[in-house]
Amino acid sequence: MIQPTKSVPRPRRGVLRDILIYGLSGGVLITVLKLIEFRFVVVEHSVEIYGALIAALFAGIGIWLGLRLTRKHPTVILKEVPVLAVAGPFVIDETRMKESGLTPREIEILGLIASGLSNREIAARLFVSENTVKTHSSRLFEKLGAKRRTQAVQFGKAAGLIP
Amino acid sequence: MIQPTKSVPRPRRGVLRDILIYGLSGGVLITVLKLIEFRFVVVEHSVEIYGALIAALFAGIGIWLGLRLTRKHPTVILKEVPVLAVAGPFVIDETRMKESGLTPREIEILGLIASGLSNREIAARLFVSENTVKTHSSRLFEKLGAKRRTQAVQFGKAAGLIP
DNA sequence: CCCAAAATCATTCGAAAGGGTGACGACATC
DNA sequence: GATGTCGTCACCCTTTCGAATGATTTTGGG
Repeated sequence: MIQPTKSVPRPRRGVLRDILIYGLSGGVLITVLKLIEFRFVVVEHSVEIYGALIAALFAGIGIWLGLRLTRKHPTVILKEVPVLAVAGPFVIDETRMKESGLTPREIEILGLIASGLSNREIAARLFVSENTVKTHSSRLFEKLGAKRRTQAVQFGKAAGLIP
Repeated sequence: MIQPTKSVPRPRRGVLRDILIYGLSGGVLITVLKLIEFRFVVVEHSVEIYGALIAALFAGIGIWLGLRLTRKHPTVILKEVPVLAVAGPFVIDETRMKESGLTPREIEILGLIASGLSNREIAARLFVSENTVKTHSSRLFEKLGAKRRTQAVQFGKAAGLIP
């Protein structure tokens, strides 16, 4: 649900002015370059060359300016209220479990991974060897299509497998 | 700057590399434009015109790119008001942010970690080096008292720092 | 303009994670 | 009995993390 955020008009500081100045300076630069080229050497291919130069220069300036502009107005102030009241009991749905293709043990380990435990700690808690934990985690990663445990956690949450 | 960098000649800031790539693409674009112009119409003054065009285009692209690179900043701050809300927009509370002692960048990285990205992927996404990501993550782990990234994610969620 | 905070990057090294493979026993099913 | 699944464990190997440290550069505020 999209909150009816009272979007306060963003205090855009002289962004427009900046852009304007930017554009103008661009024109001036072009002109200058043109002149220079004109009274210096007139090579057939120079067009490409100085075109590329302009492009490169503007590339740099553009990026820099972009960075600057965004960095200027770091934080926008909005008023909203998200109070999470979704403290449901962590009950696993059997259907989800089946759909995911994960075994109970794997889900259990996924939960422990999500709670921030290392493989070693999980092994200690479940009274099994670390290798076993690794095997389970590998398999559940494969089933979830995750490459990392953090990813597995995300997928698991998305699938409703873990609170 | 006496760094005897081994592998990469100039592994400076990723941004520079981007600018470089950007510039090169500019050159290509120029050439293309030149060709097009060549087979279309050959006007004397077209040089300035399409130069200005290029400049404008790159200005736009540059700004856009810059904005894109640091899109992080559109972070929003909100106030506490009891209303039941589900998964609204990922908005960060400034008070929480301050209490946590994490910098915006650190929170950003925490979010990316939570979304299951590896350090390398985060580095690529933020256009910084992997080392930088590691530094940030180390610091945020320290601040959160986490020993692992999964733990940091858990703490971050608990603290309301990440969605 | 100066300064502190923040962001950036490198280097090294040990620990943890993850992939791959093979194996074994318990259990259920066909 | 054959088959299949699950849980368990081991070994090897590569990749990734994370800690510790030092350094430089932006940047924002006074």
